[in-house]
Amino acid sequence: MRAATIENPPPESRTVRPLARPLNALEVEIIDLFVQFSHILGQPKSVAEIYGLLFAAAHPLSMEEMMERLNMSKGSTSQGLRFLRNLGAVKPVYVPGQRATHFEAVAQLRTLAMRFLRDQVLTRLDNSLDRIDHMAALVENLPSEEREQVRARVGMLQSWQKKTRKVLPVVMRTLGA
Amino acid sequence: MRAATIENPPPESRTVRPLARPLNALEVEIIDLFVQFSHILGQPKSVAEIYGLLFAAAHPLSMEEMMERLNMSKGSTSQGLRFLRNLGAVKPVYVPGQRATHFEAVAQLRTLAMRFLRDQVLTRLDNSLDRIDHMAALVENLPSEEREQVRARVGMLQSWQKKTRKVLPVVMRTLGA
DNA sequence: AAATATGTTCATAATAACTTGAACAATCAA
DNA sequence: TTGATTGTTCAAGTTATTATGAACATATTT
Repeated sequence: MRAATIENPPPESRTVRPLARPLNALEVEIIDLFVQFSHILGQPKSVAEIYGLLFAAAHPLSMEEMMERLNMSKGSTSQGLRFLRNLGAVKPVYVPGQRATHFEAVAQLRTLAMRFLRDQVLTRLDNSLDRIDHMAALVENLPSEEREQVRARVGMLQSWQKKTRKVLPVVMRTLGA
Repeated sequence: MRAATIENPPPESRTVRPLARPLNALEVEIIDLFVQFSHILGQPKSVAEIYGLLFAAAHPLSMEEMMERLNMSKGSTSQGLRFLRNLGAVKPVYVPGQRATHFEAVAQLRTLAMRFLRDQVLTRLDNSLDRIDHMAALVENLPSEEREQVRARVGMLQSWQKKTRKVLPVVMRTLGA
């Protein structure tokens, strides 16, 4: 190998975008942990990768840096960032002299849990009270030999609904301490 | 149309399995509610359909009845029942004079939530403590200008871990009342 | 034993979810 | 204004998950 190759790189290499620093061992660990969480929470891996990278970062990152370091497409990165921004898990930060918006992780468990539950759980549950009331009405049409049994079951749904409503505040209190 | 067709059905129709009673309006409502839950919990629709049908039923049902009434394949029904049995959401019931095992829903919110969290959440989280400890060690290898920032983040993960551990008992207490 | 009924397993098919990349805006710099 | 940069959207491709049905095993009845 000639020294010139190192001291005078060929012209075309000057135009090539500088390679992003590969992930270090700690970044890999942290990202991997969030990816594990993402499975439990039913979220796409790409979202977890972005959040993990920002969580492990000492400085805000631009979308392009994330794309390169995670080896992720523009589309996924953009959509993942939107999701995280809407959730409040990530916030835009102005970095002087840099045109692109940079982002940093918002690491507040209580807030994240709250918004996640609201967006992903409660919104899909909001009509269930009406639905259960409707069921209670339908029970009356049943043949008499089934009616009592099923009425009891619908009653359980109502009780489940009440108990579940009590859970959220308690969880928030526990996480917020 | 000749009356004979009605009064004397052709021989082959005698061997056809009697059509299962179609789902009534209330059953459809209840099943649909559980299917909605299944999305939130990340479980297959077939599992929710089976549980919903049993929840709405005044009597235990055999696997074959479920297949017919839900119009579901044998494989899905068998696997869905196994999942529900392992979860404790369904229990086998002996019905005199009937060869096939029948099942009924176990409608205890506290128990169901407990086992679901244990099987689907806690088992996937059990190594996270060790992983975070490992991260704390890796932090020391970082360049000094990043070290403090990232150390703080790893510290947050440890704190999240502790808070999350406190949540489960509190949830159980709230649901069990 | 033979025929029937019950239930499990698993390769394949069908479906749903995620990711990609190219086309398109919008913004900024020269 | 032109060219470069930044960012969004969405159709199409890829991957992961679920459902199906046939083959098999086991138990029950005749």
